[in-house]
Amino acid sequence: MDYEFQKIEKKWQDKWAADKTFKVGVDPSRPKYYVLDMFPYPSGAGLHVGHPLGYIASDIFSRYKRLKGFNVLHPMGYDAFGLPAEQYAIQTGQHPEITTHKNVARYRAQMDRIGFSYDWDREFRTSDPSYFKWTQWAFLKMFGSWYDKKLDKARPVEELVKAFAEGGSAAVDAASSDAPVFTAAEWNAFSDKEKSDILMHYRLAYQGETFVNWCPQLGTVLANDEVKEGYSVRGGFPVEQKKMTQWQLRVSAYAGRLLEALDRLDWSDSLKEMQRNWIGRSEGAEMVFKVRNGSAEYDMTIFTTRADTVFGVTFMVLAPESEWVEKLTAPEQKEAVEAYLAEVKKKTERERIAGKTVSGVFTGSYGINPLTGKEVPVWISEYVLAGYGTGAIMAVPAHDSRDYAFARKFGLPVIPLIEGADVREESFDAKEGIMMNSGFLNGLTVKEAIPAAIEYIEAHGIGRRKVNYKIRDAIFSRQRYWGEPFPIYYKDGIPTPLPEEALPLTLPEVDEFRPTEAGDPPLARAKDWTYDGYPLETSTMPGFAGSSAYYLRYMDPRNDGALVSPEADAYWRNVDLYIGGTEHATGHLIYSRFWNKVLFDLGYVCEDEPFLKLVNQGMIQGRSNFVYRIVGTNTFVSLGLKDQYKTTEIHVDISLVHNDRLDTEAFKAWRPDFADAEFILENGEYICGWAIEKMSKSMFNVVNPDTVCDTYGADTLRLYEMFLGPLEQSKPWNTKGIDGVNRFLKKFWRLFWDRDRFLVNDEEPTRAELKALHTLIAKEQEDIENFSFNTTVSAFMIALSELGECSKRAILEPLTILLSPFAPHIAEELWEQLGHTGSVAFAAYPAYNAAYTVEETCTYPVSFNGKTRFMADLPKSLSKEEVEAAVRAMDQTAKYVGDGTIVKVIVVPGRIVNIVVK
RNA sequence: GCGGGUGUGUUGGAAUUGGUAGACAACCCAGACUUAGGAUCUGGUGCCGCAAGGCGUAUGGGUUCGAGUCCCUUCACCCGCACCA
Repeated sequence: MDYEFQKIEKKWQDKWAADKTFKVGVDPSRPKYYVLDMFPYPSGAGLHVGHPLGYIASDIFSRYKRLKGFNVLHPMGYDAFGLPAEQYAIQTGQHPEITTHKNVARYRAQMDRIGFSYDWDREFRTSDPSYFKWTQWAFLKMFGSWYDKKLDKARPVEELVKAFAEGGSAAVDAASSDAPVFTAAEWNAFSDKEKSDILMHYRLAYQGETFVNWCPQLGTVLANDEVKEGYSVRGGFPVEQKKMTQWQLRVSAYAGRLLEALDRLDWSDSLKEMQRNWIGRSEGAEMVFKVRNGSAEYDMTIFTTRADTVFGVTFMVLAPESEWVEKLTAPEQKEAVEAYLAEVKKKTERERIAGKTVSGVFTGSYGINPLTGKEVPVWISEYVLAGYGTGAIMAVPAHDSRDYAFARKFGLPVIPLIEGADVREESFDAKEGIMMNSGFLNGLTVKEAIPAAIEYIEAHGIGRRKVNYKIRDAIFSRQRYWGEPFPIYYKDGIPTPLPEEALPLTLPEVDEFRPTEAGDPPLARAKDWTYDGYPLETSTMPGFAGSSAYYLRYMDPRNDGALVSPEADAYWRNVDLYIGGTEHATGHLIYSRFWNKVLFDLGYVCEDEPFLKLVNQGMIQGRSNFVYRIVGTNTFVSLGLKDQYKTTEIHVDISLVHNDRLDTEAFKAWRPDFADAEFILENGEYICGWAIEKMSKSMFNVVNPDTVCDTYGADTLRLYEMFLGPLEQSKPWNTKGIDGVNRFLKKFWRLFWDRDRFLVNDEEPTRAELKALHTLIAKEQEDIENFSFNTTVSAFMIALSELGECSKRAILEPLTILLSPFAPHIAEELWEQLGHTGSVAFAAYPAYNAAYTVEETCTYPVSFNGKTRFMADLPKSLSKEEVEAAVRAMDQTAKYVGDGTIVKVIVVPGRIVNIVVK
């Protein structure tokens, strides 16, 4: 019998599906293990070979854990709401639901061919009403909660209302955004609308006015992580800053907990570091400066991490968007300020980032240094950001490079505060040195001066210690159609939550998917978009809403009465292993952690962190090919000759190219405009250029896993993707090495079959064969636990070559089990042929027996006259005396005879003995 | 600018974590079996050298009996953040 992978793979995939082999349930008699992939957004392009990389790794791990006796939850689904389907809908009029449906079917078919051990009964889409019911439910929970800083957790808004009624705003210490101050009596006298407005400053999901990333082309606002360098991540359209009222999530309330819990997670350092930077904790002080505009005087608070430098303040700066600008603009400067603000507003975000030019304008007002009493001018400049700190700073040009650049440009004084710091050419930003010109701080080091200054400020009522975070609240509304509708309606202008019974609130039909002429979101086109006679919210939730708690839903996906039942939650708890790309570091992975913590605080889930271990698989890049067209002609010149002409580089489909040689006839047939192409060849061939690039349709370098499954089979694809290199590394796809793993599988098959003869016998294995087997068992366990799948595949190949043509059942049976996580189809087939009826997926993992692998002898490095030589085959664990004796014996026969005196014998822990002979 | 990471044959990548560098593959070469082979099997394959031997893990130094591995210098590349006071 030959290894007919197509037949075998089809057979077992059908069987797994029919038998629901990988269906799991709560089973307290067995330990659980939860392995999750970042579920895909089903795009129109289908899967390429890069997508399954992480899925294969997680599948191997799941199957390995199953063999180890764990009850493994391994689900899959689709992140189905999102922009591309909607953009497509706007262009074609096709409902995004239909597009999504089609794409999902394609994804599923592609995944099914690779033989994943998902429990498909748990599959869902985030666009299913039965799923997004719980997204909306979670939103209502956040809407109905506030963050109590005293208890450091979220609590129901009812408790907040009660506290206000009894003690006014002073009764709570809450995370809030510019909440007004009021007494209990005032609270009780407020109208419903006023109360609602005030509560908005406290709710975890709230409506608030803020600067947002507005993308005109997409017609929607975007979250910070959806914007890169002033352009939208989806689509690459310019994004501008605009002040708008939007739904937001109070992620900032959780900044401290999100940061602190990172230490307990088994994530890569780089990913944790990215989250740390994003959260951006910085310790410093808030300080009050008196500011004067003519006769009007105010207290203005600023934030600084360098309280030690107050004596060097020579001016102050406001962000252009700061509310202080209006108050502090003196009449004589009004015109100049307005001109400046207009100029700033005109610039796009892109220009602000790229330009980094120093600009600013004087307000005409002055601030008073609280320590020196000196007056300093207040300026406005775009280098101060409205969203961070208080939007106003004290400037210390001597010790801050940005302040320095500003001072030099506008001729403001620079006062050095650190002994020996030369500030003639540049500022001295380092936090080191001895203080001077600084009153009571003189003589202290900077490190001592910072806390000393803060202490002084606090003691004198000028300011207080303060921790600031960069992380902003997440903008949660999108002016889009294809997302979860908000379960909110406007009762007499008051945003009111729908009752839970009204969920899910499903999307209405609309005649078109673009905004209305009035600029309202597409939902405003719906005929009767009301609840109880009142208008419903017309924006929808962003892409990350649906992915924020999907891992919880997988635990209990068909439950209609709860996001997840307490039993299922208590059993599955959280994700033990999460595999996915780094691109979600500051988006999904922050939002999910936030979302989970809210649900944890409110008592709906039992763990406060969702993902214990996280592995980032690297990207698989494509290898693109190019042809070179001579400008203005339809003549193409081969790579080696292209420098003699003026050419443009054109991507060519890699299926028309073999070993960088172009099939010119196929090229002509590829596209009508190339039909009459002519070629300038070298040595009779057209050689293409190449580059490693992102795999994408537009670069014609996409490799479809289906093609690989057709030619080599899913098992080869799985093994090969792992063999390609370390999981976490990015690497280009090339099929050069794929024959190697394919050969391995064929050889493996031939241990069982010679033509039509089944070779497996019951002979006793030799010691060498047992050694090969047990070495592999040890190696595979170690490597899989360390996610070093590439070396495991190598270990299989080594074992195979050591086993020769061994066809003994006692060896092949465990070998089949060991192989099953990597190449499950062939393993199932051979397992059946070995006479087993159950699936190999649930066989017991072979026990490792050290007796077969531990070396009786080992090699000792011995150093003679500065040269290290190795003495082979000495017994293990020698005593010092025995080693000395052995060395003396060696010394007489070896060529490098010293004077024979042993000066030092070092026995390193383990088995390395280090000997120095003089 | 700040932060994180990487650098090993022609190529993908190994190296018991300080112990015979280049495992396992790909490529290439030679051979065997074949009508044939893009099938299968065997052998070779870091560089220089006929050889003995020497040289080799981006660069230069250091620690050590011993360094791909640890420390410092320089260079190159990749990723993330980017006026966060």
